[in-house]
Amino acid sequence: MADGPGNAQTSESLLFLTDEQLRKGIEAMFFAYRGFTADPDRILGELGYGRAHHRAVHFIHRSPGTTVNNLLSILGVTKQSLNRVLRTLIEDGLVESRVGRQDKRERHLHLTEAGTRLERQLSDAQRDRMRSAFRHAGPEAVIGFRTVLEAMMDPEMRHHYTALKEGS
Amino acid sequence: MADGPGNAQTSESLLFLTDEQLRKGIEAMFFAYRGFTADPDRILGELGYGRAHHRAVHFIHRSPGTTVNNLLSILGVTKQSLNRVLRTLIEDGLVESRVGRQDKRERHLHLTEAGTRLERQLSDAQRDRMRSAFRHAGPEAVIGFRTVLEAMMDPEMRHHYTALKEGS
DNA sequence: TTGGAAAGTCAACAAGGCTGACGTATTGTC
DNA sequence: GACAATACGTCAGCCTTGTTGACTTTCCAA
Repeated sequence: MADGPGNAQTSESLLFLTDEQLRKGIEAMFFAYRGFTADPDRILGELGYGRAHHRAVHFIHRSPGTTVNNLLSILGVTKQSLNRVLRTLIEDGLVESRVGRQDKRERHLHLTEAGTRLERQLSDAQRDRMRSAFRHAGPEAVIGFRTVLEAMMDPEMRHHYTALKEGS
Repeated sequence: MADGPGNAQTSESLLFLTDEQLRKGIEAMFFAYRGFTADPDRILGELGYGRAHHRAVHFIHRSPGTTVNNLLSILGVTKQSLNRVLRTLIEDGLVESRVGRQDKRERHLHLTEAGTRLERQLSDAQRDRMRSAFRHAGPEAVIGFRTVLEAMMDPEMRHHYTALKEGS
C-alpha cells in the first residue's frame, strides 16, 4: 500500500491521509484521552470531586486572580454549571473568591493553600504520565504532538491555549 | 528528578520535560479534545443522541459482529450504561443484534444501513477536522502525534488500539 | 437615573456514568 | 444430570455535570 518511499509530495500525502490513517488518529485521541484523565480521576474520586473540579482548579492555578467570566469562556460551560463546582470548592476552602477592586462586580479567583496542594497532587499525577509519554516518544514526537493538537483546536480555544504561550 | 544539567542525554530531556512544557501538553490535550468532539457533538445533538452513541456506533462499525462484552471492554463502561445506549440504537433501527451461532449467549452487533449512514456522517465530520489538522501539521508531526498518544494510553487500551493496527 | 453587564441563585431536567440485585438463556464442567 | 459460570438484559436508585429559564443583587457607565 503506497509504502514505497517513492516520489515527492503526493506520495507523502498518501502516506497519512487515508481514511484508515484518520481512523487511527481518531481512536488514538479516544484511547489516549482516557489515559490522560485516568490518574487524576482516581484521586478526585477518593475526594468526592469530579473532572469539572479539576479543570477549575487547573485554570485558576494557571491564571491566579482570573475572573469567573474568563473561566467560563475557557471552560466553555454555563455559569450555573461552573458555579456549582466553584461553590463546593469555595465551601471546602480550596478556592478563594475575592471581590474585584476596580470592578467590584467581578470575582477574582485564587487557590488557597489547600487548593494549591490539591492542584499539585492532581497535576503531578497527570504530568507523570505525560512526562513518561514524552520521554518515551522523544522530542521530535512531542513537537509533532503539539502541532497536530493545536491544529485540531477551535480558533477560540487555540487563543486560550496560545495566550500564555510565552512559556513555550 | 535528575535535573542536573549533566551529560548529553539529560540535556536533551531538559528541552521538553520542564513543568511548563508538560502543562502545555496537558492543556493541548484538553483544548484539542474539545475540538475533536465538537463537530460530531453538533450532529448528535440534532438527532437526540450523545457521545456515548457515537462511540458505540464507531466501534461497531470498526468491528462488525463484535459482541457486547468486547464492546464493554473497549469502551470501559458498565453493561448497564452501554445497554441504555445500545437499546435506543436498536430501537431506532441503527444497530442490529444477532444471536451468536456457535455461542447463543452472545449477541453480535452490526450496523444497519441507517446506522452506517449515521456513522459515515459522524466520522466524515470528525475526519474532516483531523485531515485538516494532519495536512496542516505535516507527516512528521502526525507520526509524533500518534507516538505520544500511544505512549499515553493505559496498556489495556493500547491493546485495543493496536489490535487492528495491520491497517496502519 | 437608568440601562445593562457581571455575578449569583433557584428550579427543573437530561445524558451518561455508577452500584446492586435479579432473571434468563446457554455453555462448560464435575 | 446437576451445577457453576458466562453473556446478556433489566429494574431501581444514585451521582456528576451539563443544559435552559427566570429572577435578584450589585455595580458601572452613559
